[in-house]
Amino acid sequence: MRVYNTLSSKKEEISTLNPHKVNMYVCGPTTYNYIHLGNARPLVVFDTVRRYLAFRGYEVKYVQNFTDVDDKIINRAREEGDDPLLLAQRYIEEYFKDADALGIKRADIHPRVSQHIPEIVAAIQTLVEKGFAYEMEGDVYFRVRAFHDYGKLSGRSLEDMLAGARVEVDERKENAADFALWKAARPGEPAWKSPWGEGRPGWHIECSVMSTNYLGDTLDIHGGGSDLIFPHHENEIAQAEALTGKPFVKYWMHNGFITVNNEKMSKSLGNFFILRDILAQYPADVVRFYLIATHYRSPLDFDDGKLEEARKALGRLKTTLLLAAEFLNDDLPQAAEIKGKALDFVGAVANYRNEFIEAMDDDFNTAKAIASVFEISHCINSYLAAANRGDAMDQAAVKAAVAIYQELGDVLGIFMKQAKNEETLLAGVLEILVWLRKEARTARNFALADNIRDFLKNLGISVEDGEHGSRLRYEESPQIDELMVYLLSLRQEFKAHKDYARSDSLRDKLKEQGIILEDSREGARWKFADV
RNA sequence: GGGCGGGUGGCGAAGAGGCUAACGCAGUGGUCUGCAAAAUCACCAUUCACCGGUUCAAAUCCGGUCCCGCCCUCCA
Repeated sequence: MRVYNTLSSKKEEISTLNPHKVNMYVCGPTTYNYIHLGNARPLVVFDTVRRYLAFRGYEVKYVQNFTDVDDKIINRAREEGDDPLLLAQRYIEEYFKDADALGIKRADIHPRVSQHIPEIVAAIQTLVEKGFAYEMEGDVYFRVRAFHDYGKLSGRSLEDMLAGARVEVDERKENAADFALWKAARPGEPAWKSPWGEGRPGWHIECSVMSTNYLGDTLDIHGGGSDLIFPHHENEIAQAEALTGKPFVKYWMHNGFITVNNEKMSKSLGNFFILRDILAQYPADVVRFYLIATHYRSPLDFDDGKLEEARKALGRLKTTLLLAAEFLNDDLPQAAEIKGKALDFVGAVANYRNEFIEAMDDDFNTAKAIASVFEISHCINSYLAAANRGDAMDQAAVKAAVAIYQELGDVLGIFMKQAKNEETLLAGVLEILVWLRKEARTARNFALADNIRDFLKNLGISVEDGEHGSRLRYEESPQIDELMVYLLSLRQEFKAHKDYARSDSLRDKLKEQGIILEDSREGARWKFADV
């Protein structure tokens, strides 16, 4: 496996400290509001990296921090008249809602700055003792000049930085590039006791301390957005290596940015899209698909059309799952041996699986890996078109192929089950049944009307006909699948009697409710419109 | 100004010296179908920002030019 290492600016063969394990640290959010799509990219990217490493047999230890002590949190809290730590806590909870919805596996540890103050203070003290830091009126600064490798990650020298300095330099600092490790408390801010008086940690020190605290002096992989390379990650290296004297990180991974109209999506530009607003419109796996259809280091431009395209593309992949599920019949015996055409088919699928692995092994090339998934989708679709549902060998072959297909889709996290909106869909389907019954009664087709009522009664749903239409009463929610099976059997009846007007209007009604019908030889299958 | 990365069909996006320049979206034609959808088969870049160079061979390497993004300030 190879990974692009920002530190060396090239792809390197991955060789972890322990051959079977990977230690991974990813910079998490500063929790002062909801996360936006740009924040979601590293989440999905590194979640995919993690899944893939696990797929390749690594035991992954994953740590992601929360910055819950920070200027922006304090400012926000002040605006809202809230306590900074409580506000941060609230947005951590909101963060988890979003991340869970996106199918992001929780980190093994989610450390917070506020819970690691003693360790941070101790680290700063050591840095002062070693001559890497100095105190100044209650502030403590890192002495950049004392750390000779400073700039090795971002590829710039101290001179470069000073040449381009856009910030007003604090005259008290020994060097303009020195950065704060500890900030003296100002009134009304959260503060902790320290040898330099009351104060709070600077932004960079938390990551150095918490990552090494949980993962050891040297991490295998450290990830984050590419805007963190300088100064954040550069400073992390300086702090950690000054502390331990050992290399801090073996492989630095940085994801590219999401842009809107070719401008970085950011809070300061105001051109950001809140993740949960997007998730209200598009299923999570569509969002994941969109985010990994481009290589993680490339910039990714966002507009509505992109998600729409992702939805269509992913819908194609999921149709294969649907077609296969319809074909597979667990009641039939399976052939012990797969040979001939069936063997060629399974072989082709296995071959694309290898291509998938090759692509992912090469710096997590998800875009290329997805191409292999599409190839498998094609293989399965075409095989299905000619396969015989009663053939034991066909059954076995399709089952084997689908297992591979599902496995790869799961590694990418793009085959999520859609549990959401079940309630709405259910209500919609019931409404259609009521409508159908009303039509039948108007046409004096009482056989059909009664049939519908009896069916509903069997499910524990009573129909009450009143002046203004019919009402349904039920204690327990019926299974939407049962309703659909019944509805489709009615439609088959209509079609058998060449009553296309009615079968088509039924199809249209379902479409309005977000359920799409596709007729096939065996009957009709249904799927949700949003994927 | 300094550092980093990039410009590939109508659109998105892989490819990083030599196979027909993947894959997806959109589009066109055929099969299937009562219709639609889905699926399927076929077609859809002689050319990879531009100009030079290296090489038997360049989208891929080198030099130059023009554009674009990111970082140098909090940001994923």
